Amino acid sequence: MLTERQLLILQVIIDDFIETAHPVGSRAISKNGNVPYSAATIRNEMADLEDMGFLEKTHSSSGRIPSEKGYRYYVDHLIAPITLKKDVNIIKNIIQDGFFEFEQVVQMSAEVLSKLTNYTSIILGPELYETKLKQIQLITLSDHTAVAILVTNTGHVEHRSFSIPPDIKPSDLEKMVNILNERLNGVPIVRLPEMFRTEIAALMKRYINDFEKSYDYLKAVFFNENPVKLYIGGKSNILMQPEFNDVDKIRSFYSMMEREDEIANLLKGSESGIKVTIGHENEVEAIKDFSLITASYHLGEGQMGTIALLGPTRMEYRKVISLLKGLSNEMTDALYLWYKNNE
Amino acid sequence: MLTERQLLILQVIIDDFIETAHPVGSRAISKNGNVPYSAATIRNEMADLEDMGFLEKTHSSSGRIPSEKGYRYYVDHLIAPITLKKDVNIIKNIIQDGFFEFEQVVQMSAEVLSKLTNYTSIILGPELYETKLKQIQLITLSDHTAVAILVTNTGHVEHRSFSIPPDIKPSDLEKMVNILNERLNGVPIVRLPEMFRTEIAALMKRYINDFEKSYDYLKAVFFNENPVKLYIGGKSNILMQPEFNDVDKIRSFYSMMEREDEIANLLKGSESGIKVTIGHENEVEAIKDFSLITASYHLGEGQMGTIALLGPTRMEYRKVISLLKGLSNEMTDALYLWYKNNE
DNA sequence: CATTAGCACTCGCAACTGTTGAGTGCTAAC
DNA sequence: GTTAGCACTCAACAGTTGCGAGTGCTAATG
Repeated sequence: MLTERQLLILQVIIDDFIETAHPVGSRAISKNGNVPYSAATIRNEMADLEDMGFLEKTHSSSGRIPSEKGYRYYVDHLIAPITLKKDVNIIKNIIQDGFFEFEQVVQMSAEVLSKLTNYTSIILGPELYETKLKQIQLITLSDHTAVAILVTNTGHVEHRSFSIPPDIKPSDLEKMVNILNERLNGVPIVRLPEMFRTEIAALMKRYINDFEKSYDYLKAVFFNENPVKLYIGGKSNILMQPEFNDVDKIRSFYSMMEREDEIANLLKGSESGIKVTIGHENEVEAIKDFSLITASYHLGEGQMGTIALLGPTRMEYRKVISLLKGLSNEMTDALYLWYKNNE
Repeated sequence: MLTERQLLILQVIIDDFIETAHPVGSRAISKNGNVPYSAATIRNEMADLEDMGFLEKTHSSSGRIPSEKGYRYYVDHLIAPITLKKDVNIIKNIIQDGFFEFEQVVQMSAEVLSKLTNYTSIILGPELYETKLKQIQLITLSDHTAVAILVTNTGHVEHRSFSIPPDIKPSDLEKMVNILNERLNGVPIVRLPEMFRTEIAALMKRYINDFEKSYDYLKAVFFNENPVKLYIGGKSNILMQPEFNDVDKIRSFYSMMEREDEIANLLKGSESGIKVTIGHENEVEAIKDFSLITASYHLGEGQMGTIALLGPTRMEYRKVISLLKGLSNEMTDALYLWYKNNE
């Protein structure tokens, strides 16, 4: 168990290191003002803290830096939550504007978030459990090209252009779209592929000649697996961090950022609430030098998406956690309103 | 005027330097096989080439590297065009698939281009002179939210959700959309704002009560200035180039990449055909260490867009120029087909 | 007289050295 | 229990040196 004094010293060291990125020496702590002990006393405590694994040295006579265990303790016990009314309000205003569709809001939030923190923000995007199909439109551009448009109740629009196969009659196309609209209105997006395979296939078989020919085609046009949407903001913020003065590190960071699927997996598992993953606690090799803080937003019980910030282990945990808490609440509220309005 | 031998030596030096990024010494050239002279002779020629400004030394006893003037001469006189059938075909297949809309094709081309070259590709998306409005759709999501969708004859879909102002009646909204569709079908996108201000305003005034209230609102929803679309591929490729082993250079590169408007300007001016801009020939300060190669694609006489590759001045000009030529032809052809089909 | 061999010279680079200063651990005194 | 003092450690930085790649010049050569 740590003594009061040890807690104080640990806190001062971590705060200082987070700010300056330089190892913290006993003299500096003693002069800090909040610690009324001499450098020698502090040295003894620091040695103890190091024995317990909360601190590390970069070399035998350097100042101390926090270990991952140190950060973990700091995050779990030493962070007094602060309110960031101003910062949260910036995002609140974007969300509540009501003028944008939800995806734009998410995108903008990601950007603001990264600007406010100087880290890289990642937002996984509302998942579609509660999103329902509103309407399907088919607009023909010419005799043999058309664009299909899907609109959901959240205002999300998906579209795809395609060539009309020569063996499909325009009247058949129209019929199909009518069937789709009649049957699929209000169906959750996630259930569409299944519905399409069973019910729609049966109906089309009945009403449309030669339906097999167009079935596969139609399926590809309307119900392509829609991948999870990932919004990343401030990729280049990482360059401003002094620990990334190494070109190789930068390279590996960017090459990881390009594997979006892996990042999505990273965030997907995260349960409800705020979760802080520090350094090697991350399972993905590429971000073992980073900390990842995730928060999820909801609609009712179901989880909708995840907001995350990726930065060096030397992260402003206090600020980031407060900010993410605020943002996740705002997004949860906004979602609630959206669906209430669009029911 | 340069002698045959000087040309040969200049070419060998530039080719070698482009490949290895190391200064080229006289001995290496002599051993190259294509230059049947001793190192001493070559040294004399190199000194002359340096006096003429085609070569530079990095320090008093280093090998030579090409100067910008050297690259310029190389590009203008020494590049024998090569055919890159294989590479161009990769892109050709994407373009001709016909399954994708034009913007997707452009996006994919940008990515392939950067993969093939290991430089950063920038495509300034098709300008809209020839793009015409096909249809406007308004889909209401609930009593007070709706999404507006614009479709063009190229299959481009633009959409925007908005809250319906309480003082607009649903029937009025429908009327407006009808008017818009009737009057604006086939009108080039670029002329929309103007048409809207004059003709449409007048019509709406006649048929819709209280039209002023909704006019501004509608205008914002349908005819926001649509910014030039810029597709950038392989931003992180630049990290692979050995000349970018300096964190500051990387920082300045990425911070430039974020000013998309500036990049757009850079490409916009470029006239028809291939244009190579080497180092300080670039007017933008931030890319004075880079070379930019642009090619435009057309529809008939009008220029539609620009494809560009940005890389170090030590660029594989031969390959890049051939590739861009091929791609610009493909895109011009594809555009021609598109519009012919969609007329 | 163009070409080449030879040689002194230059300079970046890497390895090594000495110095400095921040910081530690330990001990003895308060 | 706390602190002052002191010897010790080590990264960082600035010189120093030797090496090697490369040059420019000169004199010899076919």
